[in-house]
Amino acid sequence: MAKILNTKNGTKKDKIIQQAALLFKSRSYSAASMRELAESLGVEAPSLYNHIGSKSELLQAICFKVGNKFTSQIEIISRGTAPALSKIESIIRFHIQIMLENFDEVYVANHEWRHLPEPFLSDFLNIRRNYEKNLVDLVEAGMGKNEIKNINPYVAVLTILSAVRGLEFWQRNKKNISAQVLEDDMVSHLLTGITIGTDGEL
Amino acid sequence: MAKILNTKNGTKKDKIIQQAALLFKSRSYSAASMRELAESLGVEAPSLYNHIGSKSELLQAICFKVGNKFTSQIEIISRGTAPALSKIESIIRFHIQIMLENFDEVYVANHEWRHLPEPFLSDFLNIRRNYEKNLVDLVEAGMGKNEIKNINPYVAVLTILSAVRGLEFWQRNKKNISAQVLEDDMVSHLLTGITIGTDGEL
DNA sequence: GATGAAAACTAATAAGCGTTAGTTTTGCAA
DNA sequence: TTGCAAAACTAACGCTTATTAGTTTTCATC
Repeated sequence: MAKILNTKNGTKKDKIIQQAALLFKSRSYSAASMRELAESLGVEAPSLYNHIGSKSELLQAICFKVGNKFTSQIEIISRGTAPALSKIESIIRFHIQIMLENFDEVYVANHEWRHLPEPFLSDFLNIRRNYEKNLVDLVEAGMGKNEIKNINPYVAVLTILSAVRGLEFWQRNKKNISAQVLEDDMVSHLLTGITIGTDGEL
Repeated sequence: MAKILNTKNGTKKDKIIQQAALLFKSRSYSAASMRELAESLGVEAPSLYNHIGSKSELLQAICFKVGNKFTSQIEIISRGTAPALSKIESIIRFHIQIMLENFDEVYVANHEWRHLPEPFLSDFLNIRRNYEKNLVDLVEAGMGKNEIKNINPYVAVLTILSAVRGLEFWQRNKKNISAQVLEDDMVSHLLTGITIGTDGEL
């Protein structure tokens, strides 16, 4: 009866994946059913299997699309010649922008990767570990050149990555805070703190 | 056959809730089954219902225990006479400590509250909103007394709460970073940033 | 209009779910 | 030792799940 629409750029499979990201975000991977997904696409559940292999495959597509996007960007930034602190600022801004542009997929990749079956789970964790390692290296480089305070670099990376991830909660306040204020103030907070007049010491 | 053990302080129901937090954390609320929970307690699934009302009740117990713990603490700190910045530091340290002590329950409350049925879902969100409001008020008080930089207070609170929440990921590195370094460096990062010698300006 | 593939449909499967009913076992108090 | 309540058990219910099989419809191309 109804037929899954071809969007201008993207196959029907892409449309299914995009809708799956929306559904997995709002209902969680395990609680979301293929029947719900089908209904939101105006189709019966078995029809989906003309385009995809399994529910799990949808999660894989979402997680690795996001993982590869971040990985390729940090490699570009790392190769540049800017000071380490500028590179870190670029990465924070990149995180914030991607979080706002591809919210559903980033949310699902962040929250539902645990449900990946092996060997995809291990692959995903390796991608993430590698990303964090690149960021730690950047922080350490900044310390070596006295651009960055001498704190544990893993803690700094954990703090930064967790903070940008928290943009998930910003959705609720979209009307109250503009994306630009959010980005600038969060970058300022993560780089220079919130304290006045202590020159980086407590 | 097997019987659920009474721990020294705590009923059998408490023991079930504690084990449920562990299970919901590792498998997610929806993917975790009552049969799994029972097995981890050395019991058949229907036996659980001699002690609890439903699966959902377990999630409620976990979420509200955590919510009330944070709420009562922020009320104590807010009523004090310390400078706003000190109060905020206390709250950050409290978050970190609770995160390390009651990891399973805090994790579940943070991740699985969406599966609460009404009216518990609304109650939980109200508790959380109220908590964030208290924290925003504290930040604004600090700005009024020129203790804190003039950035958007909601963004500052978002950044702080997200960062401490990220301690979930610290588990992996437990061996490499001590709890004290983690706490001190994260507090330092969130209050005074990571930049050297710019006196809080970029 | 006929052909053939792509993609929809209906029907059904086996497995797993939370939970209830009814029964037996356990273990403390008399 | 008996009695009674607490808490375990087995069996089963009704439902939902992802997925498959088999069939029909749709639609672009000849």
